Amino acid sequence: MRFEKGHKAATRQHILEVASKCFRREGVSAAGISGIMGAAGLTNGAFYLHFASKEELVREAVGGALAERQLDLEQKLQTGTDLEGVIRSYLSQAHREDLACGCPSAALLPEVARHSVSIRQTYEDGLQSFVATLAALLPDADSTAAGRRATAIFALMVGTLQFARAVPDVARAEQILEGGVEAALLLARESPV
Amino acid sequence: MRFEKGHKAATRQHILEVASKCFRREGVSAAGISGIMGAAGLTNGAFYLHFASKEELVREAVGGALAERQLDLEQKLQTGTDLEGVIRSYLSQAHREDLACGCPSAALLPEVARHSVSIRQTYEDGLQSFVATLAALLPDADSTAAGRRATAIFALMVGTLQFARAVPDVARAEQILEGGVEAALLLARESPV
DNA sequence: TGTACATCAGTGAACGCGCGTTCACTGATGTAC
DNA sequence: TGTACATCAGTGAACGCGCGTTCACTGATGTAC
Repeated sequence: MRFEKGHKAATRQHILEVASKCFRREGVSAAGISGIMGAAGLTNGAFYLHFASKEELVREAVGGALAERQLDLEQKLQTGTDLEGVIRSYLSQAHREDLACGCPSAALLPEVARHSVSIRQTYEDGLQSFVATLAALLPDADSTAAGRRATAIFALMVGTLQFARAVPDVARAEQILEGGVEAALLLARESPV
Repeated sequence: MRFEKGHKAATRQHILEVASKCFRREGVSAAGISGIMGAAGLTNGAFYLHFASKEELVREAVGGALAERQLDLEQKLQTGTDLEGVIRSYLSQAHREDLACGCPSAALLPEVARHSVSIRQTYEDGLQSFVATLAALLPDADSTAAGRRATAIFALMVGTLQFARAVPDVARAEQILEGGVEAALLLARESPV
C-alpha cells in the first residue's frame, strides 16, 4: 500500500482536530473548508474523501472538542484538583487568551444554537456529561438538585469567560474573572435547596 | 424637497434596528448587507449612503441593541418589577424563543469578542451600564462588591439562556432555565463578602 | 411663467473575492497472469 | 520476471453563488434667472 493501514482514519482525525481549533478561534461560519484543510496540510479537494459536508464536520468537531474537554476535566480530578481548582483554571487569563484550545461552549454556544438539531443534540450530550462530572464534586452530589446547581455553576463560568473575552481592557477582564470565581465558589458551597 | 426633513436620519435608524435583529437572529458574520437592506425595504446600493462599512454597522447595531435592552430594564424597574422579576423574565421560554429581540449578549458575545477593539469597547460600555443598573438592586447596592456580584449574576443569566437555546429538548431547556433562576436568586440574596 | 441646472436618497448592475462542493486527474503501491 | 491493470488518498481547477463594496444612473424636488 502507498499508505500504511489506518492512514485515512488518522488523516480524518487530524482534520477534525484542526477544524475544532479553527472553529473556536474564528467561529463556525467564518472558518472555511479551504482554510481548515490548508491548516491540516492538505488541499480543499481532499475534504470530501473524509466528510459528506461541512455540517458533518461541524457536528463531529464540536463533539470532539467537548469530549476532549471532558477528558481534560477527568484527568485534572484524578491528579488531585478539586472543584475550586477547576473553577480557577477555567476562569483564568490563560483560558481567556487561549480561544483555540479552550472551552467550546464559551467559544461557540450561540452559533451552535443556530445550527441543526443533530448538532444541538451532540452539544446537549456533551454538556450533560460535563455537568454530571461537575455535579459529583458538589457537597450534596447525590441529591437531584446537584445537577441543576452544577449546570448553573457551569453557565456562570461560561458567561463570565465570554464577558472577560469580549471586554478589551485586561484589568477589567481580570475583575470579571475574579467576580466569577467568587460567585461560582459561593454556589458550589451553598447546599442546593 | 423630495424627502421630508430628517428622512435620511430616520432611514439610517431604521436600517440599524433591522440590522440589530438580523445579527441576533443569524449571527453577525452570517447576516449579509443585501439581506439586511432588503429586510429594511431598500436595495444594497443605498447602504453606503448611511454607513462607511459593515464594521460601522455592527458597532452601532450592537450599541443600539444594548441601549434598547438598558431602556427596557429601566422601564421594567419603574413599573414595579423587582430583581426577581427581571431574572424570571430574562430566563423565560419567551426570551429563549425570541432571538431577534432578545439580549444581544446571549446572542452575540463570542462573535463580539472576535471583532475589533472599537466594537468590543462599545460592548464593554453597554455591559458596564447594564450591570450598574442591576447592582443597584442588590441588598448591599452601595458596596464595592455589588458590581462584581451583579456581573456574576448577569453572566449566569447569559450562560443559562445560551444553554437553554442550544439544547434541542424543550423540557431540558426548561429545567436549565429554572436552575438558573434558582442560582441567580441565591446569588442576589447572598450578601457579597 | 418657463427653462436650465443643482440637489440628493435611492437603484441595480458590476467589481474581485472566497464560499461549499464537484470532478477529472495523479501517482505510488498491490495484484493477476 | 515482466507487464497490464486495479486501488485509492490526494491534487487543484472549476462550478454556481453570495459576500462587501463601488459607481453610473434615476427621478422628484428646489433654486436661479
